[in-house]
Amino acid sequence: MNSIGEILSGSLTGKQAEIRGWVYRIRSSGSLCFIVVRDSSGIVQAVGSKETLGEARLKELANLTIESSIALNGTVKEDKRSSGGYEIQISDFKIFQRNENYPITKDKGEEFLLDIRHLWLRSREMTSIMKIRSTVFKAFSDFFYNEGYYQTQGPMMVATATEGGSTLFKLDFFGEEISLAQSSQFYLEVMMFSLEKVFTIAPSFRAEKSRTRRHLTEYWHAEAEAAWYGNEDMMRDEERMIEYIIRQVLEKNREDLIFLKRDLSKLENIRAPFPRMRYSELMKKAGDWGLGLKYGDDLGADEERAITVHFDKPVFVTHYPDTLKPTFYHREDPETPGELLCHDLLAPEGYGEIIGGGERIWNLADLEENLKKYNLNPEDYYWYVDLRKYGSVPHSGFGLGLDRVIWWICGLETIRDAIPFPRTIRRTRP
RNA sequence: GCCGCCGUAGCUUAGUAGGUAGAGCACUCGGCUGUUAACCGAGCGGUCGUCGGUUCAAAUCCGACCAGCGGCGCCA
Repeated sequence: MNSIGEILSGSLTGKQAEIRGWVYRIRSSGSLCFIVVRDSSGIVQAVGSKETLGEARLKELANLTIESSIALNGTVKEDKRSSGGYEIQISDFKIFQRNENYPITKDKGEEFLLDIRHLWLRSREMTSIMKIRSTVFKAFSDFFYNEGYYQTQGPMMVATATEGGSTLFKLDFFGEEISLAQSSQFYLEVMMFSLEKVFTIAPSFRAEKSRTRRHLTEYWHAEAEAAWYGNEDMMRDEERMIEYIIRQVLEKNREDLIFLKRDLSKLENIRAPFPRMRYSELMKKAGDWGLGLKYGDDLGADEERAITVHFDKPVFVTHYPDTLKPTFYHREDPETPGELLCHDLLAPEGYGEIIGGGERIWNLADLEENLKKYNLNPEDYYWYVDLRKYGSVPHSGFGLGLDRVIWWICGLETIRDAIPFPRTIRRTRP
């Protein structure tokens, strides 16, 4: 058995080959039948003739329909008339299943494709995206392994909220009300005390009723936490990680990016270091950039887009005022009180926020004060508070939306196409 | 949570002075010796999202509901 990729590489030219796959296109004309076959490695045209197969067998072949599953035997030839440059002269074939009526035709709407996502995933477009997704997941892990991080896992069923309570998915846990994880951050902070540098790739669940092309209800969250790291140290690992992921995709998925009509030059440009802008600095430039913003205003989606057009690579926005990040674990910058040692990373071309991170409060008194400030019950966070009681150390971390990275790298319209089975506010199937 | 948009055959859609729904693709049958999401001919396929109202008559006008898509907010 051979792969279509082998045929397209030229290594089987003139030889016998057997391929197994699915009918991508089929055309027939009396005594000839052209079948374009796909497998996971590519597509190739095969031709059957009455001369070699006989009338009955040719008719059987010509009678096949889109996405029927088959095995083909034949001689590989170079042929300019075939779109991929190669062609199989069919000498024998086996039909595994002939489809009566495949639902997807050349006319298809967005909603319909989401309803039959389980079949649409077979398309060349989705196949290319899923190959890139595979590379992105591996590259993220490889980068952190190479930097001396350990991979670990937190629970997905939790009793402690990381973000605000309003975005929690409630769950009945044998009578106790708990929820699905919004982040693995607190558990990474625990593991950090033994492993020092840790990362995880896990789903996060947010019950935000977001109706935008950049939100998923269930998304893949790549998070890391590192002991002895300040805000700037963390950003240095992050920018090199982003560069590494993009290099890997450019190297391994060039054909896929081209098929997706991605402008490769936009990705070739992405090299660390990335520019850093303090929030206060950004507010000074806001006037020049036509943003009607003053200190204390949050950056909305429109503002993010307006900022990223001034850069050809991702940009860090740091030192947000504490009023804009109402979470209890961010550490204040002692040099600029009221501003946090935190950062967001905004992807270019209008894709916007892909990372949120920063330095965590590691002093017990500061943490207890903040829990009070945000009306949180310290007992609910007893284990998180304990981390500040016993051998606490300075540390930083971040969370990256892997689906958002894939959305950006592939240059997609909507983040839904960056994940095989998107969960949005109104979609739970397939 | 706020705002906007859409729903006609399996799919993509046409269809208002309100008068019993038309096409392309898919599928089935036939034709074609080099096709590139081929072409030619025939056939199959619709309670016009649901419920109610106005009317002699509703895909079309009105109301409610259901389903989905998008923008903001929030975030990754």
